Amino acid sequence: MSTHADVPVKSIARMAELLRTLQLLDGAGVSELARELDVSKSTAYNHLKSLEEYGYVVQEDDVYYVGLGLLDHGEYARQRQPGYQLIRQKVREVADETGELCQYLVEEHGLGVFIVRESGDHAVETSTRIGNRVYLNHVTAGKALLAYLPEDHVADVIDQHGLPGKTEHTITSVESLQAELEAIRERRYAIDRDEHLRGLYAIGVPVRLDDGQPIGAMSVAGPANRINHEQRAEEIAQVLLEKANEIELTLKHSSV
Amino acid sequence: MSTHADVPVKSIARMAELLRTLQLLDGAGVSELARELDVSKSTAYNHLKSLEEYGYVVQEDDVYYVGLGLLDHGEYARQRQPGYQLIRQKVREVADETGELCQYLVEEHGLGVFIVRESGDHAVETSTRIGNRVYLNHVTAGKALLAYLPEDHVADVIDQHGLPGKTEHTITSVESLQAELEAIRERRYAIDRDEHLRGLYAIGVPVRLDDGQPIGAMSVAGPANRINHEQRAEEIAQVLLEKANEIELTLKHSSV
DNA sequence: TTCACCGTTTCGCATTGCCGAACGAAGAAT
DNA sequence: ATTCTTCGTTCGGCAATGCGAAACGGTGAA
Repeated sequence: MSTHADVPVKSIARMAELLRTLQLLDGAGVSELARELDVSKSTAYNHLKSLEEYGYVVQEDDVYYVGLGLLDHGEYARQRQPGYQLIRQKVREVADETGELCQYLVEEHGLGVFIVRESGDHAVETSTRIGNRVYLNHVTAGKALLAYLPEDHVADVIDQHGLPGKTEHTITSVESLQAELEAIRERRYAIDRDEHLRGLYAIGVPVRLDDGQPIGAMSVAGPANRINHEQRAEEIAQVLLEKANEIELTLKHSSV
Repeated sequence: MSTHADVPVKSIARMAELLRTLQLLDGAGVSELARELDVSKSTAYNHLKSLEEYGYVVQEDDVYYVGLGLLDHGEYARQRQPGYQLIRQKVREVADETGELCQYLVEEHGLGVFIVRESGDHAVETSTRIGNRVYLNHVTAGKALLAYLPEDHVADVIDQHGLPGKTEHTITSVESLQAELEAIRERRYAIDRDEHLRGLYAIGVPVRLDDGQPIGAMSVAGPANRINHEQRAEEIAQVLLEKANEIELTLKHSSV
């Protein structure tokens, strides 16, 4: 999330920064980009032209944008996730049955990445998008995942990224996280109110392999005023637990 | 599609080749990758470690894979396409109504890229995946697109990529392409049998803006034995034309 | 007409990323 | 048990590479 430069091949760092900035600016010209990245115009120009060759960026009227060339790699990475097709289907079912937004998140590099996202009939719009990286302690699915990860793995995640705050409700201390995770394990699902975003209510469950190791987490998010009573939350949790269980059983019996 | 190296920043070329190869091999170790790319082990190692920092690759037990870091950029590029959300919805509707596979394709760099793909109840499985780049003359949607592109644009595409063959039915000469495109314009949709893949029948229609310029094309594919009579093909074509028209009208009235 | 800013090109210099060699570890073959 | 191979990793020297600065033509605003 920050600017790293201590990697062996600095051109890759520059390129990654360039893509990130180009996406952030939602398109930019050579000069604007050079200014933003604090490099010379010719450098930015050369990079852009090289990236263009591979479809990583596209040029439209002197403005460059992130291109579709990366979509192929991204989709490949997504489909590589265990149980992807099945999970996609189940997330769709949850979205249909609850009418809310359902997402599936996996961990990579100690961060959460949403790889599936399906909207129900009256689903809320959130700022998250497929591929977005989030801190695991910021989202409900992330906590559902953490709750079932081995202790040392959780410690690794905290070492790498800490427990950054987001809203006043975000858990930022190790002790309260431990307590929260314990509560999730007891309840068998994670539940959040306002933690990720004000007025948003979310419920998350892990998806685990035979050996108990979680491979991801599925969550439903909706407006707090719609999921405001115990019973509705419990209903949704049951749907999630059921679908997660179906995924787990299918994964157990097929090697996919 | 081939190995280019005459770009200003060669590290980007190397990196792109690396990602492509890593994806092709479906994961590889340092040595294997170095051998494949014909570079030294240390070079491959340095690149992998740098790419790992940005989540572009991930390491699992001494094997590296393309990572989810690229998914974010890919999704961004996808959503940037005009009318994306609407098109996604309409493609879903076509898949539901026909029961077949429906896809949406856009052009980038003179190649086609499938950016939406939805399966109906009894849809065929094809080798294409979201993000895959295809030659426009290889797929039905590509020809539907070409048929409505300005002449000079079509000429550009042919200049860049030629008209590579794929099966014995693939159109590879400029004259027959011209005739085909003319036929598509008259018929108002493109239709293919066995051209992309044996036993596959496909129908494609363009999606055009006010000014007539196509922004993409939508296609339905199914087994030839199911779409074997005139009437069924015509039915599907009508669904496609209707949905495409709905997209066009909505795009006209909203600036999205 | 002037000025400012754009994308593009060229060029010389210092950085950078390359290769080859060597290391310890792990597994297979003997 | 031990040799041999192959793995990932580390290091250092050298040449290629990618960098910034400056200049060019074009375009639009002042």
